[in-house]
Amino acid sequence: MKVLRVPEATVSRLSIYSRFLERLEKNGVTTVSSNEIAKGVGVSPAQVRKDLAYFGEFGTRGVGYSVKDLIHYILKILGLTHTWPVVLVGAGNLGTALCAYRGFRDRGFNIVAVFDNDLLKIGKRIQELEVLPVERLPEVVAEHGVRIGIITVPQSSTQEAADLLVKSGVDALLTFGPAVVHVPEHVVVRNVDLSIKLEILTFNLAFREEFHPSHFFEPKG
Amino acid sequence: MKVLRVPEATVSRLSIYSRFLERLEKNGVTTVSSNEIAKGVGVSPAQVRKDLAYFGEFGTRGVGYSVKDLIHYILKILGLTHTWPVVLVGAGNLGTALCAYRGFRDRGFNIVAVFDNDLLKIGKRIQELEVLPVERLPEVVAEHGVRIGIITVPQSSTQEAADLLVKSGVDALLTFGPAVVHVPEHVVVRNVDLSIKLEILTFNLAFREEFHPSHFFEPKG
DNA sequence: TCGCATTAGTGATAGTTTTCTCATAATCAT
DNA sequence: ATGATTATGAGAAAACTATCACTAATGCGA
Repeated sequence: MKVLRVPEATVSRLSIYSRFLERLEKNGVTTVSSNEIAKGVGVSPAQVRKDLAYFGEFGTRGVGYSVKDLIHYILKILGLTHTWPVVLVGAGNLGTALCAYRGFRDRGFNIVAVFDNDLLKIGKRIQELEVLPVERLPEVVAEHGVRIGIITVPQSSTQEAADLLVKSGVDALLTFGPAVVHVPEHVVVRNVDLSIKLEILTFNLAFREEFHPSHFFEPKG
Repeated sequence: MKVLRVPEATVSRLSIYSRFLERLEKNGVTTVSSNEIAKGVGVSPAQVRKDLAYFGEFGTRGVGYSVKDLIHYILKILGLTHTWPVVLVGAGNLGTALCAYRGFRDRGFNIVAVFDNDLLKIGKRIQELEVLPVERLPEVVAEHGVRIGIITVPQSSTQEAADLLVKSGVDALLTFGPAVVHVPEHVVVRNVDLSIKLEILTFNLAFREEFHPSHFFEPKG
């Protein structure tokens, strides 16, 4: 049997589907069609079916999907059938904001500790957590079996934080900002870069107006 | 002449290239090859050249690119030759963190005002800004010629905030969280969903271990 | 000045992701 | 039961994106 690579876009959409479905379930909806999911989250119905088809057959022809079951299947696919302990490195503004972010807890992510190497921040309280010195990272990671680390330190320290997390046994990292981090093969890294997102906006604004395609793409010769 | 659509991934990479190049420039580097850029940001050299080729010819064969010139060209493409006034709606944890985020200012984004509809937050100071009631949004947008809005309100209020921003004349929105917003054709919207990013990590962790493909893809019948 | 090493630019190719189309299966009304 | 209707699942096609491989400049050293 051929093992299909699952596109990352599919994984992202599954996350979106599951949250849409949870809203439906809360409203008492028990059955849903790919068409309704598609409408609800802004993709095509075929896309919804294809995304699910990577993992099995979850629907009933002529009927649709059981909301409850589909939520369960997707959460299982995403590895969200249990909660995940998470550590956060970097107790600055962003780190503090993320600690307070309800969305994480709602999805089963449990921030168990926050670390920093700045003496001014160590000992400070964020939510119910005391900011710990990074030296204690290995110990906490081992104690809680933490596999996921969120890095919200300045760009220049990102690699250092990543190294420390990996050495402590963490094998999945979420980084912020433009830094490129190098990690061993077995470690998964994803990045959020807010400036990129804003620059996609300005590109679209600028492109539409200043560089009308018929000028901009004029071949040289 | 055929008008090429520029992949969004290309725009994202241009943003990354430009920041890498700015680091080089700071270190006194004057010339760079596609190979060196590729190494520096973790893509292929051909990718770098292709990305640039969407917009023109910026290099010299046998030599490479002038760091200074290439920075200038990319910033122009991204619409970053002038600063952009930005408004932020939602003075919660995330909004507060974004106000303090240096990365925005470094790239020419200037948060000119923060709004909220929560009386407990209105009047509060964030950085040098006083949180204003959303009623004043149209006025501020008009005054500063704001075209970009960042929405950091709870999911249930996202559409409302978007509507208000659009009605005030903003035509580019950055939203956070899972909400799907509906806007007129001419408005650009991009979204940052941090839960998705974490769930891509858990998918990878779970997938590798719990669902080995040879089990997971077993056909139903 | 000539030839060699280097590197951008580009058309062709390969690979990936999305969309399309239709056969299949289930429900419902008669 | 049976036919009409609905909606999934899946293979094919289309669209899109990335890589490859080659050509064309350019600089440098002999």
